Amino acid sequence: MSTPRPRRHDPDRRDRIIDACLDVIAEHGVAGTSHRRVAAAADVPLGSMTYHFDGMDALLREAFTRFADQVATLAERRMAAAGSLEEALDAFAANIEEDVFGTQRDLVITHELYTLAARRPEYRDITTAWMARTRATLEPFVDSTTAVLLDAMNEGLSIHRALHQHSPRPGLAREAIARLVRPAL
Amino acid sequence: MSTPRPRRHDPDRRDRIIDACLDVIAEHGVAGTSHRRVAAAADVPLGSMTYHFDGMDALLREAFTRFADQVATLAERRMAAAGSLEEALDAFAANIEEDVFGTQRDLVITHELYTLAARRPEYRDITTAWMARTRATLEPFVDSTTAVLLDAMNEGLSIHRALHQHSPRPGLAREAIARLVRPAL
Amino acid sequence: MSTPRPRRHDPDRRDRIIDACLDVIAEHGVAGTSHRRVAAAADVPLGSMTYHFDGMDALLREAFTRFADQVATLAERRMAAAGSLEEALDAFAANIEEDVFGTQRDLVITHELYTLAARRPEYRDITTAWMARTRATLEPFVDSTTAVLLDAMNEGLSIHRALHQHSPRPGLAREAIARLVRPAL
Amino acid sequence: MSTPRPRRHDPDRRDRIIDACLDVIAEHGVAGTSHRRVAAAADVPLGSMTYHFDGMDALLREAFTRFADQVATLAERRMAAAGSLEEALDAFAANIEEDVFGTQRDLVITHELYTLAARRPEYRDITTAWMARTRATLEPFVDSTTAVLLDAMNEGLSIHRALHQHSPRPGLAREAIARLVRPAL
DNA sequence: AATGAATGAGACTTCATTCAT
DNA sequence: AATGAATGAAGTCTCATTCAT
Repeated sequence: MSTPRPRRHDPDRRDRIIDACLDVIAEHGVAGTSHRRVAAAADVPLGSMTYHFDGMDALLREAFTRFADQVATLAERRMAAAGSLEEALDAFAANIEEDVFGTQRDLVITHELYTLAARRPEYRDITTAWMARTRATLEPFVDSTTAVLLDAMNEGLSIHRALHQHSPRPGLAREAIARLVRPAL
Repeated sequence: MSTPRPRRHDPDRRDRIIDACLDVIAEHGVAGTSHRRVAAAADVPLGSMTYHFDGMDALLREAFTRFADQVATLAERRMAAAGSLEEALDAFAANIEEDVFGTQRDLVITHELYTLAARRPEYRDITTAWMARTRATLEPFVDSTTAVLLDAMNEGLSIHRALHQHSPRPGLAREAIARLVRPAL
Repeated sequence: MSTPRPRRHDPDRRDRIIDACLDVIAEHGVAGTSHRRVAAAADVPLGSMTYHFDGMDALLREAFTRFADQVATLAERRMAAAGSLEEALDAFAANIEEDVFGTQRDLVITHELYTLAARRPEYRDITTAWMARTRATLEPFVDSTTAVLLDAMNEGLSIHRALHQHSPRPGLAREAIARLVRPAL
Repeated sequence: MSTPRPRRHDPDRRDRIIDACLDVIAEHGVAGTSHRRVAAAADVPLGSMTYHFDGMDALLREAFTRFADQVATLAERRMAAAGSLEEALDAFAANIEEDVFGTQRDLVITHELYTLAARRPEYRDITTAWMARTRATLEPFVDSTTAVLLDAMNEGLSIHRALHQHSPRPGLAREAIARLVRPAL
């Protein structure tokens, strides 16, 4: 009979599907993310998909929510270690250059989320919350306008990184931050 | 019976398809851009699509190329009118706040392009050329590092605009620009 | 209105499709064998086709494999009954004249297979295996060169039968066989 | 303006199309032979196709007719040089082994024709005439039954050649012919 | 006489979802 | 609770043919 898929009792299958969904998004874009592909990536029967999730949209929401949370958490940890303005700005620069968009995968997923949110307001709670957390990590150290500008620069530089062949010159992020944070005269 | 489509001889049909494609992208995203939808939007028979374009990809390329060119041209015109550093920076701020992402439509299309380019290198020539033109408008006035940072801020602020419910406070772009342009001491 | 197809649970649907495929090949040729036609012939929804088979090619392979197997099995049975050289050669002649290409349908399908295999090597395992089985039925009775020649004559006469208006004169196959089998001097 | 295809006045364009059609048949089979592909292969505008030929069928008929004529003519020339039975049989063997199916291209086209004729009687005049010419080359030397059998063996051996990986052992055709031609006792 | 443009039919395939088991 | 089978809609693309020029 050739072992007919013995699975059964597979907790964290739901989790696995969400992770697989992010992989598929990174590879094929939201456009190319189908139940079939995610099921294959998660090694889960197709019928499982609509059993666990109400539809593609529900799955996308969960996937992007998890992604944003993971990235934001990492950023928070980095920033939490900073004891001074100087250290905070260094940490923020490191975030830009290393963590957040360190991998092409994360960068692609981020853009897929932005694009989805740009067109469909119902996804904006995810991006809004994410950006709020990012700014919150800065607010112990700088005023609110500066925090907004630093976050904008964060986005801007990572777009450049995504869309250029050659990497930006090292230190660019730190330089941008230095200019944006006006020294008290 | 609804006139059985007598058309024939329809010059600039190709052009019309490209414009319709941008409309469809704005409304449904690249994900939702199908031959059918574009054909309907351009009021053209379905068979026309693959007659004029080698496939969806070729059409997307042409559409995004046209879009980027239009937006860049507009920016160039604005900047060309500037006679001093001050005027140039004002114009650049106006670009950010009014033109480029003045409409939700343009903003959505821009993000769709960025997302596509992030995942698929073969679209990056479009974004690279666009950014180069944007930077070139600045370079009569500021050094090259500053130009890069201003362009990054341009992107960053427009992302924020795209992804937030409430508009940013007026003057934010101008403030950001002022901080990034180092005054000659 | 016409009952909206309540089907569901239709085991051996896969089998039915394969049989229908052979019918379609016989009527329209491989050239004219489309998912649509086979689906209609098997009374199965179009979507069923690519659900059960990876594509037209996979379906053709299965269909031709089944066909070759059926024909070869029939030939083997006939030959197995032979107890002497004489009986074996009579049986082989009967094969040529009656069974194998007895019907126009089988003959057409055979040629479609040959043609496909001539152009595309990946189908040659089917024809090679079929011919090997045919020769194997002869080898208890004649040497290997003679077996090859008898098989070739088998093919040659059936081509003639396929491509001529008038049937060949009866007994021609038996005569050919007699000449090819060298009497031990 | 980039030379807008200066053609005009292109005699033997019709001829060129027919030859191109045979090339396309060899590569893609009758199934894959479309106006478009033939037009491309002949470097002729698409509109030219239905201008010169009444449809695919008319073109196929002309192409196969030309092909059969060429092959038959070659065989006739070879046989015409024979002065004795021995020489004639040698020439016939050479035909089988070298000319007729010397190239995979010719072999494939031949099978495409046979298959078409097997299913559609209106093509059988081509095959019937071809075979008649082949037999006619033999009839100065052997009786009519023998001529039929030799021709059948011709077909049979070439099928084997088409459908096997390894070439048949050299001399097989000559051996087959020797057996079929009964020595006058 | 010749052809580029046009188009509706139909090819294969992928899909989200439903449902009997 | 879980899933393999099923299916109609819609996707992209190719095609033979028509027709205005």
